[in-house]
Amino acid sequence: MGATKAEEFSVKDNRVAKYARALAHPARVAILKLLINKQSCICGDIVDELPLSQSTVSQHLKELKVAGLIKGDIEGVKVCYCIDETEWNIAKNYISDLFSAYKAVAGKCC
Amino acid sequence: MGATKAEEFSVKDNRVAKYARALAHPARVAILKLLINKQSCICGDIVDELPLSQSTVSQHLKELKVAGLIKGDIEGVKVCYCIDETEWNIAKNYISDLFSAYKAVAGKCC
DNA sequence: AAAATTAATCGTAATATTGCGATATAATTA
DNA sequence: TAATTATATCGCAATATTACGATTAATTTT
Repeated sequence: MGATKAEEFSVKDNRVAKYARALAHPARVAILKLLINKQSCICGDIVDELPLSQSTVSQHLKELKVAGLIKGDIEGVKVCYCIDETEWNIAKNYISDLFSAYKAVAGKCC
Repeated sequence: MGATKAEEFSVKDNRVAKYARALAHPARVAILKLLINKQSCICGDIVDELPLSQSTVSQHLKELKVAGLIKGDIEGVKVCYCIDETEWNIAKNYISDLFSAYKAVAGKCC
């Protein structure tokens, strides 16, 4: 018993879930927005912007990296994070495909 | 200590996270796709389509309902679930705003 | 080389999610 | 009214997530 029966679902559904999961915490949404607006790329600056400890932010960054949405570039002692353009677009397509699959129809059940 | 420091983040970021969270499990993605394609609206039919128990499916349906993405209509003993058009569009906009906020630029750090 | 800086990782606690069987609830049929 | 059918909810177990302080690792500065 317990968590995760993910293998039983399609690869596509799991992909959507994976990308959605990356966005499923406000801290990660905030981090992505910082990177998008280039307000800060350096890990330390991101930490300063968020109401979370360094270790927690580092963990969120790791999750975004594992999901593929961002990548990190070591610059001396510091690390510069950026949106991973390729995977970002893939995620965008996967999720927007789901959302645009629904078209309001006349003959609906409810 | 522990989970959730959500209040510290903006309402908008929390909204995105809320909708993303709803999509963050392949079972829920699969349920939404069933509803979109109108292959099944009745709870029991959804249960038959998924490799999960009735109680687990019921729980996923509840989460989608709490997030606002679907609504349930009681039809006698059965319950017909449907996409909630209004909230679906809101969610679509919130998430696609985030994705389209990123434009690939020349002068990037990495 | 020692000290300082930056970020990742480890260990741990608190909490949330996932999943199921059993039970409860409500409507329908016999 | 009793039996049946369809869903929701409860209680529990397994696992995952969130968060933090402490430690480690790597680089830079002194």
